[in-house]
Amino acid sequence: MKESAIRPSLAIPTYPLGVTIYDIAEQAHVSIATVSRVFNDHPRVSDDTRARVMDVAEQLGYQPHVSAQSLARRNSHLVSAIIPVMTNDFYMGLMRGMQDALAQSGYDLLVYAARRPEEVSPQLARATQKGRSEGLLLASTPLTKGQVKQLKRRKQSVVLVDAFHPDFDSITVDNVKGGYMAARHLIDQGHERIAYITAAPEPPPAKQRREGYEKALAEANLDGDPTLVVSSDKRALGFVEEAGYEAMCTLLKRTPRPTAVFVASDVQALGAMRAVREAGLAIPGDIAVVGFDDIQVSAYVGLSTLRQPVYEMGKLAIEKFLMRVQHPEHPVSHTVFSPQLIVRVSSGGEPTREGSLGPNALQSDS
Amino acid sequence: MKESAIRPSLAIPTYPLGVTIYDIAEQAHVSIATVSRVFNDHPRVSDDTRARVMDVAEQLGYQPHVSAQSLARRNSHLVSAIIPVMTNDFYMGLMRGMQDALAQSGYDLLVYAARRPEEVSPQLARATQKGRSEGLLLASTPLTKGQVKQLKRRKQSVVLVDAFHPDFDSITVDNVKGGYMAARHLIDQGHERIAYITAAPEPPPAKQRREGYEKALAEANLDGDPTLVVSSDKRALGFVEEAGYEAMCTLLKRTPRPTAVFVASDVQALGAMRAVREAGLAIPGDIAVVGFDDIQVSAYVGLSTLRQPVYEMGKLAIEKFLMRVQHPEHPVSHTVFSPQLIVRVSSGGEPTREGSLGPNALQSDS
DNA sequence: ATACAGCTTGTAAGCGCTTACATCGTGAAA
DNA sequence: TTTCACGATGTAAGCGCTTACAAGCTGTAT
Repeated sequence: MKESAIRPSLAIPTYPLGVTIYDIAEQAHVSIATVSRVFNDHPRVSDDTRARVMDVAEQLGYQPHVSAQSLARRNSHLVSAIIPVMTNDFYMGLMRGMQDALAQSGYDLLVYAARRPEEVSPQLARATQKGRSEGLLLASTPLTKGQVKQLKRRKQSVVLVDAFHPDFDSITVDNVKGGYMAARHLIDQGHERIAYITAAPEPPPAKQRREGYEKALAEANLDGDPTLVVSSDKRALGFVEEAGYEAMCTLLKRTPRPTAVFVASDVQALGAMRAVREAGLAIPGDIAVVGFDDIQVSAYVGLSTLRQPVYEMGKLAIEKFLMRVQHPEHPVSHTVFSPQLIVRVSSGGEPTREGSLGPNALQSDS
Repeated sequence: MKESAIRPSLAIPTYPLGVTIYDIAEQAHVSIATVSRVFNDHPRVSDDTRARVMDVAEQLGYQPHVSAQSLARRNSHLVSAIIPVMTNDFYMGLMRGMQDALAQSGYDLLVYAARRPEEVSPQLARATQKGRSEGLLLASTPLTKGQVKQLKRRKQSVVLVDAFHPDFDSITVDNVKGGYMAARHLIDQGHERIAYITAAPEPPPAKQRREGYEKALAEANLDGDPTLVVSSDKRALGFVEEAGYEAMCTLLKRTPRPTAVFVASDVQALGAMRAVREAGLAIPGDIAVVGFDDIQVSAYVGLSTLRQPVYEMGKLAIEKFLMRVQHPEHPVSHTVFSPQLIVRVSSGGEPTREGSLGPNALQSDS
């Protein structure tokens, strides 16, 4: 019956459309159910039959059709990651962690890299198509109420990375603590006028880092000058080099000039350092700088910064996802990692030992 | 019939298992074939019916089940990318290009990131599972004869990036030319003892870069000293910082000492520069350095290098794939990009204008 | 000999969709 | 009025697999 009956039964038959369980069933003189059972490691199959089926399958070069399996099993064995921008070390580290954790899981990874915030929504729509994947890993993507509702309705297993929502598993870094550590470190170096460079509009992590910064300043009675918190004039510039440059130019005009600056991201910090240099000032002599992220460049330019355990975050994201798939009703969990202060020359402190060569050994295969 | 007959037909029915075309068909008083036609933009549907079906679909929040579509259409609308290591800017750029080109195509991207060469094979197996994806993008992955055969048998649309095989579409950078340009540039600076640092085992790109280097030296009658071509002692270390460091340490013991060195990758070049500095020598005064890749760090440490148009390569890879899917019998095409020499302080030449701030504006969203 | 447990296997009904083919109107042509 | 083309829709057979249920078989307890 079916296709297998139509196909020529030569000594070495050709299967232009691919070998199916029907072909195997025919040649091994069993039913398709038995073939299926063999491939699903069903216990109630005799060793004899199992061996025969395997033999035939091997000979014909059988491969199960994953779409058919997905449909019948109601499980795609795919997970979608929505990762904005994909430009820097943060997401690279995340990806590496995810890939490593995924290796043994039987799941494959669909990557949706949103280049701009407005791309997130259509990509979310694609990723949550029915049958597309079992779950979502959302990196640095704050969710709207509507999106939250939709995700719940579709019963997706979602894990948030670098973002928070009480109803979903999440993995974050303690940004408030990081901001506090940065400012505290600068205070410890004797600075009293410490600025903060943020992004506009201010994403949640930047806001939290600012809160930590403000807390440290308040504790040391150094707060009170709101003009020391700046961002680029150009709106929506985000965490880019140019934004840091512009913000620093603004800061350099303040009187008295700040003697230290904490920047919301390393990328901006690099721009800020350029502005300082171009103004003929010294780092850390005239202005001390601390960034956030510990990108690869930072180790080479001696930028003090806060390192995030990105690899671990990516790995844990997959683990949480797999756990969620197994136990949909398991209580939601939130993991908060502590950032690590890496002191280099830009802040004038005693250099951290392990900060010398960057977070991970640099690699390349091109 | 089928499930729709079983489901409760309340005013606002709930569909715990998801809305199917059967539900829509029932409520819109048409057959499932018509519903399907509406969603596939089949011309032979009256405007009236189309509107009614769309209305009902909207109300019920219908979403097609992609696995079912894949199965029925024999098309997954997925493409797999096998990308080794995923650690550096090369692959980031590739991914960005791919994602941009993919945006409007209706295809989604499965990413298989091989961390080590031995992981390629199992990932290839997964990616080529029947029904999994329509094609493969293979980055920096030389294929074995067996793999080539298998890929052809499975009739996958494959595009090679940074790798070559006559039977598949490919996109590469002219590594020989790049090596030649690097060496030629150093020769032009007056250097006569120019070394080459490669990786062991030597991947095809490194080998090609060496060939270009050797050609330039031969042309200038500067060849003849094979001890100037070195790699790390540790085998299988690849394009990593440490490998460059070790190789440079070896080179510094040669007498007479080379005055310039071309390194197969920027990552290794950074290690090499560290070795030079630790030996108390100056760059480029005592030793000039040229790398390959133009990673982000390079702009900041002033490393002269050869830039590859990674973004364009990624974009073109998708375009070639889409073309191949459309026209399976279209003749195979090979695109070779020219690398661009970026002169910075490490080679002592006249700095290239656009090399000042790195290949792409640095970005971050964390 | 009979009944029944337990293992192995087969039958058939899905999973949700696409699509070739058949059917039914309808208006235009004859 | 009859014929026919053609547009709109329905019917049903897949796509390749999983799995509930039924059935057949063996051996053992009765």
